[in-house]
Amino acid sequence: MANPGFRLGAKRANRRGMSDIAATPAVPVFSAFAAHVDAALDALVAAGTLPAGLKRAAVTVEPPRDPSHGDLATNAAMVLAKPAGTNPRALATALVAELEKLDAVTSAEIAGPGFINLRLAPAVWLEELRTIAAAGGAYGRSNVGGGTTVNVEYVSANPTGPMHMGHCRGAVVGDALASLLEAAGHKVVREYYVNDAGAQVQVLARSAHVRYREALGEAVGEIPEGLYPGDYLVPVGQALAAEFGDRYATAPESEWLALFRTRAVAAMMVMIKADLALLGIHHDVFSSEAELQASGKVDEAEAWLRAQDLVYDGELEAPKGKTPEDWEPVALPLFRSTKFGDDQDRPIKKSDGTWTYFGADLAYHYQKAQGADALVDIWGADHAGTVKRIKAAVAAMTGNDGREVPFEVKLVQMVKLLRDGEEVKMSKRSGNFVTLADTVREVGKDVVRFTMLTRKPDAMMDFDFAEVIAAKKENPVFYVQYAHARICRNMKKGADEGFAPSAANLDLLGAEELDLVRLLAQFPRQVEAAAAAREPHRIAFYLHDVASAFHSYYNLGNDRPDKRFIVSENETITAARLFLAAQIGQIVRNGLALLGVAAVEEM
RNA sequence: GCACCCGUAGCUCAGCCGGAUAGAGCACCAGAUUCCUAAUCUGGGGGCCCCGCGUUCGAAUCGCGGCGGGUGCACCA
Repeated sequence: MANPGFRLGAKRANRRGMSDIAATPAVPVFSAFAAHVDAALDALVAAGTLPAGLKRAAVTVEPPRDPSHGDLATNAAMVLAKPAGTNPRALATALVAELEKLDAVTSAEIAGPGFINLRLAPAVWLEELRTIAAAGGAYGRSNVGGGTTVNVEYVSANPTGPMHMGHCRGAVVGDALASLLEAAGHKVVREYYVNDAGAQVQVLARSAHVRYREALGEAVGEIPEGLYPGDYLVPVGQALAAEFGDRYATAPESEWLALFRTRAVAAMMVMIKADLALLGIHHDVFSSEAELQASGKVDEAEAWLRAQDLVYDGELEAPKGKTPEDWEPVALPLFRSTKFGDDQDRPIKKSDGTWTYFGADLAYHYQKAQGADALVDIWGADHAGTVKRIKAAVAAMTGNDGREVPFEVKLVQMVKLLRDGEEVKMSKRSGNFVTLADTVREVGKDVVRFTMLTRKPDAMMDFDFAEVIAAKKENPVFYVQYAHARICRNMKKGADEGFAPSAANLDLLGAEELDLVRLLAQFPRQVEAAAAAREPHRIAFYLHDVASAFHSYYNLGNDRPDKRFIVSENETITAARLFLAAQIGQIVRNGLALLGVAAVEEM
């Protein structure tokens, strides 16, 4: 049996990519030069200077760290010298001769251990500026993703209460990553897995029942230990009372539990969606764990895995390292995750016969794999311990039909909340937690989102309210937004004085302006690299660099009026500068859009 | 005990599929505003990239072993 028998009939994604869509007229300069270096190497092969068939994966074409080295640098000679049986310098000399043939190259020099530094004609950069203008909001988008579908599952918070700050980072990172993947030419499904089937939502139903009786006038007193005490269930109880009267006030649990659970979960999801909307987050698909189970898909998964001898009835091992006092071996259906590198086999059912979270999750991931070419899950680092088993499950269940579905789990590390330097401890049980909604209201959506994206996901983060609010001026989000606002202000002022941006005389732009263009031209490769690494924070750092370069340039005008964007007595230079300003604004706007942060026009 | 993540300037962090002299913000010091919004800019000091060994033309980056911090470790999700 080649395939699991429970496929869902989701259509296989179109893998043809976007080749039938007209190519963008101009290729961003960096990818164009990667192609040029490639062609130059081909020429050396044709001339017999270089053996054929060498792998070029390690060859890079990128801007050197030190701008004084030139516009572009390639390590091709160093990387290929050894496999070619020659030395870097000889190879570099030959390569330089090839590259110098290009009109766009004004100089090609060998430097250091064998780098080749290229300087490009100003016209190349000015052309890139026109490319930005022509592409507008599409500049930076590419089709490296080839139109393949990536399913990004993020947030997936339990539907037992409002979103709190423990969910925030994963929500923002997941959302920004989804946007980034879209920009890189993937179709993206933004998905939320609703855990509406386990013990937690039964607790929710019981908690709602207490509030229901309270709404009917009963004095319920303290919410019993083990139930959710939060006030947010009060309106749920009222709605239940309004809908059902006192029909279930004294009825046995079996009569109302499932019903109340359904109602309460629905109410929680309304609340959660509203919370997410405050952050600008909207999912495409909400998958219900309860529906998945009811559909029989999980049973089918188990049956298939048993047929492969990947699920067996076995005895649960004691956890490694520390054996609990009351440890008792239990016979359970176990998935052979050890076969895929996990520490021990994992139960897919509990002793009462219901599915474990993992048991259902395994079938859920198979379901997702049916509708996507790749899967990405964004999880909090507190779930790191379960990564191996789910990766094992996906490895076991996909690829049997020859169609590999890459699956990555991106962990976002914990966020420590601080208020005036004191750590804010959150406890679900006591109902004491910092909600997402309150935080967004307090510090603003843009600050929350940008702040969550100013660290790589692997690093822990402190979120200090005092710092975020009081130190407004230092917050990088304002720095970037201010750059955009300044540009808008300038464009408007220019228009008021009768100037219009124009590409007609871009050759009037000087060295300082070209430096800015070089930085802008990096945007497409930044987007590609960030998408490939699944690291949206890189865009935030890049935007900070762009803003910084812009502010520096802007301030040149303090001492040198001839360097201002608007030079009243010189219409042609003003038109060219405003054209530049407009493209800087475009890049900032495009970048902020990926992060879901507003590009404000005034501050 | 085991697994995963982190360790870079006084503080908070970028850089890490090997590349040229290791960067930014904050803080500190000295400056810039009759002038496009100073929510900005310019300059300065500040570093055994946790330690050791290895891989190689080259290591903050890769491998191994330590040390320190975080997170998790039965039928919770």
